[in-house]
Amino acid sequence: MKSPKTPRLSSRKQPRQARSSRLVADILEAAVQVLSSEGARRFTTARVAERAGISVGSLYQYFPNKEAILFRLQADEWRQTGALLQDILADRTRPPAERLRILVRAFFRSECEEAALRLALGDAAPLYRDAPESREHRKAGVRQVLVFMREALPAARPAERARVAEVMMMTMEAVGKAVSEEGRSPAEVDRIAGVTSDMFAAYLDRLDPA
Amino acid sequence: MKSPKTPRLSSRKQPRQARSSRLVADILEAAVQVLSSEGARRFTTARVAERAGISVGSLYQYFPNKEAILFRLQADEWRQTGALLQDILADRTRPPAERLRILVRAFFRSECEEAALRLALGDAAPLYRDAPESREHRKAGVRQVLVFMREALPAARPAERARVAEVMMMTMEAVGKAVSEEGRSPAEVDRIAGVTSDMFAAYLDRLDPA
Amino acid sequence: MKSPKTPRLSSRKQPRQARSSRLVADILEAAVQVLSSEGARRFTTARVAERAGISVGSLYQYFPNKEAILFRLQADEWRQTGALLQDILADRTRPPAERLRILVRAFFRSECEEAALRLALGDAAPLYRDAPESREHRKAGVRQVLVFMREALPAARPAERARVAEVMMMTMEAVGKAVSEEGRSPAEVDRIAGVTSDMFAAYLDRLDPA
Amino acid sequence: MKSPKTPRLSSRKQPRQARSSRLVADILEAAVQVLSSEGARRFTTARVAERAGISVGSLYQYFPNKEAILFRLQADEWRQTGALLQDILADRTRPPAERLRILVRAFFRSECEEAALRLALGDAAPLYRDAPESREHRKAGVRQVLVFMREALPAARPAERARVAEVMMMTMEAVGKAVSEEGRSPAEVDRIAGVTSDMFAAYLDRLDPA
DNA sequence: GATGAATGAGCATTCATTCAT
DNA sequence: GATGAATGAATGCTCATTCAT
Repeated sequence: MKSPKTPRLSSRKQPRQARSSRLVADILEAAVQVLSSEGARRFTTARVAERAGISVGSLYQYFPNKEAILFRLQADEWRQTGALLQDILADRTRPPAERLRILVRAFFRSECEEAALRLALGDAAPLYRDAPESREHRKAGVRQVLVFMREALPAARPAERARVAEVMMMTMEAVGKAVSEEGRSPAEVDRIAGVTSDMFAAYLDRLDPA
Repeated sequence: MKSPKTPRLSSRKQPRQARSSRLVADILEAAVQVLSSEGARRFTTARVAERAGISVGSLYQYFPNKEAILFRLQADEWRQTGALLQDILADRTRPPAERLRILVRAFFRSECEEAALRLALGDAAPLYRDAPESREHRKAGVRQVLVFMREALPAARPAERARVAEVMMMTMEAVGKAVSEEGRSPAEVDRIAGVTSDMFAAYLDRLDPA
Repeated sequence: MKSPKTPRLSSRKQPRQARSSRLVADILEAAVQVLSSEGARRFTTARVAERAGISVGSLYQYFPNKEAILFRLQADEWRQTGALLQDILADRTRPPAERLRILVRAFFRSECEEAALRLALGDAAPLYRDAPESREHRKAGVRQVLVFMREALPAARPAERARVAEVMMMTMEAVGKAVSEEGRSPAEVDRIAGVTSDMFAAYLDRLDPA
Repeated sequence: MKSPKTPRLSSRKQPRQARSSRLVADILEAAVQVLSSEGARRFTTARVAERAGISVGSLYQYFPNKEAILFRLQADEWRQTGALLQDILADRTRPPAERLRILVRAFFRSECEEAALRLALGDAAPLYRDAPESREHRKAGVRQVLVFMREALPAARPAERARVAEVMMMTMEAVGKAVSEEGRSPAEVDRIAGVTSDMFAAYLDRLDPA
């Protein structure tokens, strides 16, 4: 495939001043609204600027292009999800399997919140996916799980642990996304989360029977 | 989100004559090339027609709109995958766990073939996703696995079997897609397939310890 | 305005054989249906041919172009209206004023039949209006009224009679068309026809007080 | 007939600044030229923009769609005609019959000015006819004549006055249009206007013999 | 005679981005 | 710094007519 120009995604200026960061927040808020209410296809800079109550020109002072806005939205979401993972995985008061169960359920529920937004953000993925920053965020997630894995599979070889961590992350993300896209009832979602974490638990038990 | 109009996706005319079906094949072939080489964003009817060596008007004699071409591509792929699943899952000469292992590996490998095409087709999904025909294809896949599950989990309750089948299908599809998108080496792909099927096996064993 | 090419409107071949004239009738019937059900904008040769159960190629054997079909429809209507006028105006058993009253009402009612068709035919007028045949049909109508006028205004000068005949024809046609486009109830239509013929009667009386 | 979507016809933005309203005027001027010189069929947004010396994009900043331009042209014309009617009908220094005579002649003459434009605008009517704004303009015209009718037919019942006003308006508009389309000489036009107003006068006299 | 596949110019409309004010 | 008017290429789709079979 012809490699499309990979656009700059980082902000054109650092919003050091309160005014600036407020403006950025307004734009992102507006972007979320436009994305949720109009869908990825109708997500245009003009509409975002209008919803944010500023001019297109001003919008372009804080984001170098449309992709950058979407990327920022996604990055923020990754950050939130990362914090969620962190809090649950690091809670040593519970056994690993229980943390996993809690984690999957929390993750699925969070995926199902604002499903329209997430769907539209996914539809827009081609626009920001190729950015180098994207891969970075991915890896950070896997690193977190790896730390947890050292606890859950103390006896496994590191390479194996890495692969297991990766597959579990992928599974959780992918099934979570699929479930959220199908608009299921909360009860259904929880039940599928249950099946998924049972599967994880069974696998971990087999790998480390201790 | 405003619901976009759901377009007709079925063929405008039945390609009864050899000439017609040849033309349809040409168009689909051209579509694959355009999609693979230019990406979803530059996938236009004009480009497809040009690549196929026909006029736009002719293209529209065989497909009612752009979405229909994409849908047809996806449907063909589903059909192929369905056949793959069927062949492997129905092979009673092997124990269920082994079939599962073979299945996951075959599926992952097939996903990695023509990764660019699949990626672009995924990017274009918003255009055909909402079509009623899409859901139908989904269900067919789950039905196949359900039949297999009766063998693999003879003692389980139907509702549980259904949920397990669903999660496993979702996992396989989603992890397969993620893997194909990352452009990994064949060896890596096989290793991840191994982890995934191990996970499935561990889970099935736990559910049906016999 | 750039004078658009004035297309040939007469039939490409004389339908001497029964088969031919049957085909022409089928096409015209199909044209009426397409025009009524789809409107002028969607009136295409392909649709007419399909509705008539023949191929576009065959259609073009009997009509040189799309305009010719529309023109023929209009011509047929003019012929019918002409016959209507003739029958009523020539009925010497009734006094002129009464004939006029009957005429206007009959004309308005006929205009309101198949209002959708007439509206669409009017919308398509730009396509056939410039044909020389069109003017000819117009004049024929005026001639009919002129004959009647000799009875109704025996004392008037010919030039004046001609002008009166013309204005009355125009008025009847134009008001009839306006009324039919507004989709009024039959009672309303009759009442407006009454006003119109009263107006005519008052004028004729003044011109020829005898 | 399938009802076509009725598009928004009001301006996309209020031309508050002089620059804006100048641009709108330029566009309308260009539209008149395109309509007059090329006809309704070749009236395209691209041509209008080119004639106006701006880009299509700019045109769409001032008009939401093609129909809106046509509607605006028609509305301006209605406004002018309305003012004409108003000035003449309200002139109490002259007896009703004379006002009517002056009115019809003025109206016919104005219809014959820019006949090409009016013809093309009429041809394009299907594009803006169904807009709700259109009916409103119609009613306004009838209201004006009604006021005049109270003077001309003081003794008539309101319902009858309404019907008479309506038929007279329709007649004047329709005959005026027919006359302008036929490209007659000014003398001919005046003569037909004379016949028409004579007819009106005869009718009013009969209705109110006082 | 009949067919209907093929053509390709033409159209209305959108949108990311710039830059003069 | 902020504005928002201007750009114009790009897109999906239609349709009258022809002509090889």
